[in-house]
Amino acid sequence: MQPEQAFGEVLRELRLQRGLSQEQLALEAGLQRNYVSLLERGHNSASIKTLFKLSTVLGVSVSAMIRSVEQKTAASSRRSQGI
Amino acid sequence: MQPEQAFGEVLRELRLQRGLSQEQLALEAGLQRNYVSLLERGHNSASIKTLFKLSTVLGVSVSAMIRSVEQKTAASSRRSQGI
DNA sequence: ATGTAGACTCATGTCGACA
DNA sequence: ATGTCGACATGAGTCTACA
Repeated sequence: MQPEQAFGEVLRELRLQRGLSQEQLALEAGLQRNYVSLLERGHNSASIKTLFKLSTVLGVSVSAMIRSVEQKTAASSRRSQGI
Repeated sequence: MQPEQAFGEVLRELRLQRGLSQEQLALEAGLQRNYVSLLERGHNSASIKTLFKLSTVLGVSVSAMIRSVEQKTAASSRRSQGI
């Protein structure tokens, strides 16, 4: 799995866990609503600045978000290699 | 301290610890040499894709790099507040 | 509430060259 | 080996609108 796809999944999971809509998340993070949509579907790869904005609203550290992303990509990598 | 400045410091520290030149790091990461220079001096804020490229060459996880960045920014924040 | 589209601005990132 | 410059291409992110 590509990192931007994994990041999108992590972002959506965290957002739903907090009961936020894309609109609410975007508003509080100072981003566009449709841009959050792009990120969640892995169509755009966020910059480090955007990561910090989103993580603040989601109440989680950027490193924790990235750790989840790494776990997803690593798991997918193992799966593709049949391990 | 701004996150991009903190990231630049972390990047330079990791690179020097491994005895790499900016040229070698850039070549192995598939980036431009002068762009690594910009990142280390905090003039540009890397995207998540670039983070993954660099961390692979440096042999460290992205989340570990970001954790160092967070520690630097948090330490500087405490310092500016006199805590 | 979400996905998609176009048009747009500006930052990211490339490339070649020079101190 | 690094910093800097200019020109350039691409991608991030905005804004408005429609399904």
